[in-house]
Amino acid sequence: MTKKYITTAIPYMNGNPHIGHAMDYCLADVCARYLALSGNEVRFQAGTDEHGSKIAQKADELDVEVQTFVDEKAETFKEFIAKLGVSYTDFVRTTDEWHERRVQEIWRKLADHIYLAKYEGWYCTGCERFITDKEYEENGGVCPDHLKSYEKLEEENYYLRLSDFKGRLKKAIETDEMLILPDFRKKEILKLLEESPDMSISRPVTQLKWGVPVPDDPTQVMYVWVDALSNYITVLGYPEEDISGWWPAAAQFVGKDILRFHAIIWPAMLLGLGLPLPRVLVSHGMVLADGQKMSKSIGNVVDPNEVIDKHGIDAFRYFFLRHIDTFADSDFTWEKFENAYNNELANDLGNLVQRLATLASKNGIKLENETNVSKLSLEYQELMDKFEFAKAFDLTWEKVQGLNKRIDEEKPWELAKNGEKEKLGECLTTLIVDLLQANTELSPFLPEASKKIAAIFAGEIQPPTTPLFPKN
RNA sequence: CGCGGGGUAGAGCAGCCUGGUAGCUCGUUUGGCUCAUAACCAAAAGGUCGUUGGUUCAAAUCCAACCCCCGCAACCA
Repeated sequence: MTKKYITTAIPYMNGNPHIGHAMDYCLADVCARYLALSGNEVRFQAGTDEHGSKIAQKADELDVEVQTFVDEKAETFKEFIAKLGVSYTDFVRTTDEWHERRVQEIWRKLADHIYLAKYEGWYCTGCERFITDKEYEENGGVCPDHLKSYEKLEEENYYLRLSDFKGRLKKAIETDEMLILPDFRKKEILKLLEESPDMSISRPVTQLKWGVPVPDDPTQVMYVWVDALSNYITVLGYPEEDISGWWPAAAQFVGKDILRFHAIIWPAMLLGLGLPLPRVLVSHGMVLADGQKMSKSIGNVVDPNEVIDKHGIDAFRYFFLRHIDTFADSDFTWEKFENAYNNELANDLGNLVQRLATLASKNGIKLENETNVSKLSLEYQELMDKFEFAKAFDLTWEKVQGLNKRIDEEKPWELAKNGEKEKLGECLTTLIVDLLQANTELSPFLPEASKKIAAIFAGEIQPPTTPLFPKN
């Protein structure tokens, strides 16, 4: 059995679960389930990113202990992940003691590529952050949020010498040794890589307390991304455990907004540690609401919980995996969601199961016990291997629709009326086997429904008392 | 001249690399069927393929110019 490791981006705990997180989980989960289905041993990471000034600030605003705050948030996210049916095997919180300890080990191992330097720039005491020169000019030297003049400030930071890895990394990206999907993101990253300066990877403790302390320097705390990115290997036990069976990851799923960290800083860290680069970085797009970015100020945020509660988790996964473009930004609207549910899940698949089960039950059809329906078609596998999940799904769906057509053409009810028992039995058995075959391919996408379908046609066939995908 | 993607039926998209009757899904209309969740199956209507010009016997497809939208460049999942 081949070992495969799949990762999700760990959400930052300064907000609640939203539809973008769900997207990330759905994609990674389908991938993980597919790999398991095709005979691999799969480890699948999920987790929460809990350090950084924004989180500390948020806790402050609410007047609670930071640890209490993140404990609650992490719980919320865990519940959400469970609700999505994410089949993860390993979970990491960046405040886990073992994670913090391992991150410090990682820092030590990277020491050759880290140096201390002064940074001088414009700083807003209101925002508590440095701003770029460009921003300074655009705002005429005054922070638009706080109406305060920017101050010239100097601080010491540790830097990761990105230049040590640029050449190697560029080649790895160009040759697809580390494949970046989709291709247009790869181009963006290559361009960005050229321009990337060394990366500041720590903050003075006076400015940021809520983070992992830099080893042997009590005045500095690690920048949250160093800590966060490390989770992918600390959760496997690095450095004290040998992770070579699992690492490099078969695929790492990230949102397009954080691709840069995963495609530049993260591989630089890995190279510094002497570890191989992930095989694939899958960068997915944003989910829009009616063509617009979801934002609290516009008030068009779609709550994933609400969507799941409407028609169940499989319907949610179905929509996000088939009708939301994996790589480009694309649109969620309730109308599209309802249409997909009613026309496709209920009418095509749900109804197909219902009519076949009824036909079988009325005519006393049973399947042989050893009927093997575990095969995946080659085309399906090819598409899944390329992370073209929606296309693979389309392919399987054609089979589902084809079955509806075949029932109409073969008219088993007429065979029953004419007493053509043998023909009828053969006709229905073939149809059911083909349905179950397709059902296997559906299982990574629709785990719950798939299980139900398998159960319906096992042993004594009975049509389900409540439809698979009830309409309202 | 920053880099990149795109503009094809009411909507969402494929086709473009390797020119040759413009295709898919949803929606609309009509017909068929009755095993089924008013579900299923079939057929039809609907497009000057962003604009202009060029190459060619032939251009959605190749070339040029222009118009428009979007992504990245800037710690938004």
